Amino acid sequence: MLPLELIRKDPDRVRRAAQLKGETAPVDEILRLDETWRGYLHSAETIKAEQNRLSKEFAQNRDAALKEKLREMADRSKADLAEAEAVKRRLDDLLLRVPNLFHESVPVGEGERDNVVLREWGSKVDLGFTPRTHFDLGEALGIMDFERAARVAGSRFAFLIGEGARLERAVAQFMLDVHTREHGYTEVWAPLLVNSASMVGTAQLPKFADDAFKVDGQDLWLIPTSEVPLTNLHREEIIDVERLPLKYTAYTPCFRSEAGAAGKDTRGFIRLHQFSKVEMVKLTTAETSMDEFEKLTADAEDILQRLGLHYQVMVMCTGDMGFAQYKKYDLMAWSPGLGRYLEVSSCSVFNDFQAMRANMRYRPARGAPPRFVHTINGSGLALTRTIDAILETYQRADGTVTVPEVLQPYMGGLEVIGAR
RNA sequence: GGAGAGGUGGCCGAGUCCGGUUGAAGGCGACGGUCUCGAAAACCGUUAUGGGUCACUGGCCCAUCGAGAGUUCAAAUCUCUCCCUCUCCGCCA
Repeated sequence: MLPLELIRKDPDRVRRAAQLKGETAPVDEILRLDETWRGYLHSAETIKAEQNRLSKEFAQNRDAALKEKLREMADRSKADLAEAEAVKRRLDDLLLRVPNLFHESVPVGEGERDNVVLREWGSKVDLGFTPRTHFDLGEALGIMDFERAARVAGSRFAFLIGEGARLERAVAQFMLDVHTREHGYTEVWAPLLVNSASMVGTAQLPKFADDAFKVDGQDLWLIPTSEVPLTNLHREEIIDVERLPLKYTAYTPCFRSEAGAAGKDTRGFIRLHQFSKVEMVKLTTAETSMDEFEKLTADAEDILQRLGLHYQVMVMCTGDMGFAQYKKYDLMAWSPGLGRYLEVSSCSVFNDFQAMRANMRYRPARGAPPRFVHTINGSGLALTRTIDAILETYQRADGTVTVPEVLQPYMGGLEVIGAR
């Protein structure tokens, strides 16, 4: 969230940023509630101070008249405090609904078409035959099954079978090994169900409750991304500055309701209720966050390069970057069969927006007051779509698929999927 | 799931029965100082967070002893609900 102080001092800036993001910020109501809240709080505190003083006096000398006066003061301070708290609750809820500001380098735009290609690696492969989609390939090879998944779970689910399942495991292993051994991330095995406070911490709540699955009757949500447990790992903590930047990675399934995505990507292994992802999360100081954001993006790109997948790095424009992000890059891998780029990674920097919600701070120096950490995260990468790009890029005319060299050791030396 | 014991400041740990200058003893750690060529030891001092306010490199006020609610003039201390941790039993991957 944004500091109340900022909204008070520069409401126009907050309003303008929200508007350019295609969001709304309840700035006026916040300012009004803020004033009301302060009024009640000030009144309550003034009474309470006097009440505390007289109460000590009463402890010495139990005077009946004084007791009566104290009783009356207690009623008044309690009433004011109750008002203050009620207003504060509404205020806090509204504050959680104010979108983040954005970095000056973010292009202003309304939607997808205003995103900007920042750089590109490799080029579209020329296979020399008409490429097939990953789902055609996958079903023909017997390594993907959507029909049975629909029967077992429903639409937007999938089975990976045999070499398909093994490929998924291989890709995950490969990514984790690169991030932990070469990029300096610490591997984490995390809860896949988290409480509401954590969902608020990373800003899935309160605004985007419909996008996630909730456990019936319990304060538990299926994680839409391991960003949630990883970023919240240090919630409510004051972290030693020497430990920063903290770099975590995790391989987990992710669950999304895909509400509002009806009709989009209904075919294939692209937009599922459950998909898996290797996630990277960094907690940094304010000074280093933009730099660490670029490095994290490079870490994700490294995976694509080693897999030999052509991709573009796009800067998301204001209208397409999201509620909580300060700046966001999407990594788009080329899928020859689908004939389009697939988003295989989304890397974002949040500044202190998430850290304020999760109350996650660090002390810049001994004795100095604590400051909120800056949070960064990115997929490194989304497994499902990376597999799509691999299958479509490395497919051969006979419908089999070459296993990229870096993955072969993870596939027990297998060189071709579907070979007989 | 059953029975029991607990959750106090950066950490350890008193205080809770019998409510009242206890935001909280003591110890450890850390930081500053004295001493020293330097260091150690010893000694002295400082050492939570959030908010408000002022005559603002400091003072004053409010809140916070797992969370919430209640009793009371007054709650770390009493009551209730919830969460978490530990021990034993049961069950289970």
